[in-house]
Amino acid sequence: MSQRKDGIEKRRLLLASACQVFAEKGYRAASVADICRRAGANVAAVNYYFGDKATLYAEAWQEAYGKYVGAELSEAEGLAPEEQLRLYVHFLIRNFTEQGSQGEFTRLYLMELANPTGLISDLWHKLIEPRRQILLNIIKKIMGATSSNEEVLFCEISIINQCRSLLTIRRSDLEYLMGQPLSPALIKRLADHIAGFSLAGIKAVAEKRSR
Amino acid sequence: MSQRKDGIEKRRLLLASACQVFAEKGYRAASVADICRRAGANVAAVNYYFGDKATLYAEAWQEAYGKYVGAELSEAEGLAPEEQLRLYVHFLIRNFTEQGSQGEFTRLYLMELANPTGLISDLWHKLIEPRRQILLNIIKKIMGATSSNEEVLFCEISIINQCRSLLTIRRSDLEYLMGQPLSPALIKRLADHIAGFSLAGIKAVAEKRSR
DNA sequence: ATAAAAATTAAATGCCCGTTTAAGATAAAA
DNA sequence: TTTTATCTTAAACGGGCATTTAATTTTTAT
Repeated sequence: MSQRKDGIEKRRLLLASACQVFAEKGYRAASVADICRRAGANVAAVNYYFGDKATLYAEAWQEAYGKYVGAELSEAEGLAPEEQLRLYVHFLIRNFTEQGSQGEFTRLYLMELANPTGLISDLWHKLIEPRRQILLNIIKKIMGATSSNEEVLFCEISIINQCRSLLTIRRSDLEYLMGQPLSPALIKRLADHIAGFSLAGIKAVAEKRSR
Repeated sequence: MSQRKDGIEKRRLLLASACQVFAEKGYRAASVADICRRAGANVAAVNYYFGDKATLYAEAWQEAYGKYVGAELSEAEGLAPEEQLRLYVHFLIRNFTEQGSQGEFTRLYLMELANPTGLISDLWHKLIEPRRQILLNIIKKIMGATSSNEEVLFCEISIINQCRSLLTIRRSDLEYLMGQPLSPALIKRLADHIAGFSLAGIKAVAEKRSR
């Protein structure tokens, strides 16, 4: 007998719930019971439909990636690389600032960076590497043709890590550091800052070599 | 009757072991059993000497801070702020790159940032805030007198987060990103990069305002 | 309607962990 | 040496968790 109609729906609910919970708490802190509760299912549902928590995690990644519109980035192809960098940073930060399922993939990604599980190393290449190449290419274009590989990688690390932190840090800690509540306007100013700060950083690295 | 001589020694061993394990794994991932094993003690030893894991964690922070020589930073007072920034970044990175107990405090600090426990919020002010002020002052000096508060804070966040990541990321992931094994020389080049990248970032923020 | 597969459920299982307990061993003070 | 407090130890406890089980209910196909 084939899969039942209500079964397909429950599986879908579980996957959506898993995306939410994993994106909010990360793999370890997310509990199977919590995921099931949000999906209105019994604790055994995850194991019935997915086998185990690890497999559900991997499927949640793929699901979140499906909903994730990375196209937005390649749209910017005609622009100057400096402007592309600005858009990239804003895109990263806006993604995990947003509430709905839109930012889930970015949150999953950054959660995995903060507390690696090693469960999605195969997906990593497939999903992350293309996105990574976009940033690397932008950096290369800004730096010029003679940029060394290491210089580009160092700049990538600098940029990614400035953005990463905004997720992994507790909201209250960031508000403490900033001395004010986090408004959307403040987030936007911070994104602008990171873009400008990084652009100058890249150019300085390039100039330092040419001297 | 007063504390026994062997008891004092065992307590000392436990504290040293706790510093190691907490610095390596963070609060959650560190297990009491592991800490006791390294100290050559029974599992009950932590509770006997410290009451519970949370208290041990707080004491480990203070212990690690005691061994931490922050004086190195204030030595640099006569230097140009650009050079002070370079030293600050190198100091941060070298600290948690180093093997022994030297880097433990920095590792504890960054682990807490990555996965906050909220257990040391009182120590936070006492221990972190002075060190934070050093960096803020360096940034202010580089930016000039008319720097806005927000600009300085944004730059602080940019710099701290570039350094933070080197701890929270898995060694193998960083090696994957870099495409080569992490040698001390590479770490040093990366520290140089972050210092130069950030210096340019700060100056760009200052100049953008003055325009 | 009936049979078979699919899905749901509560309860149980087993693991890891921090913590407690209670008895025994050890060192210090008398 | 004897006493007393300090320390050590193995075992047990209890909570949280992922996972399994086995019985029951619900849907689907014949």
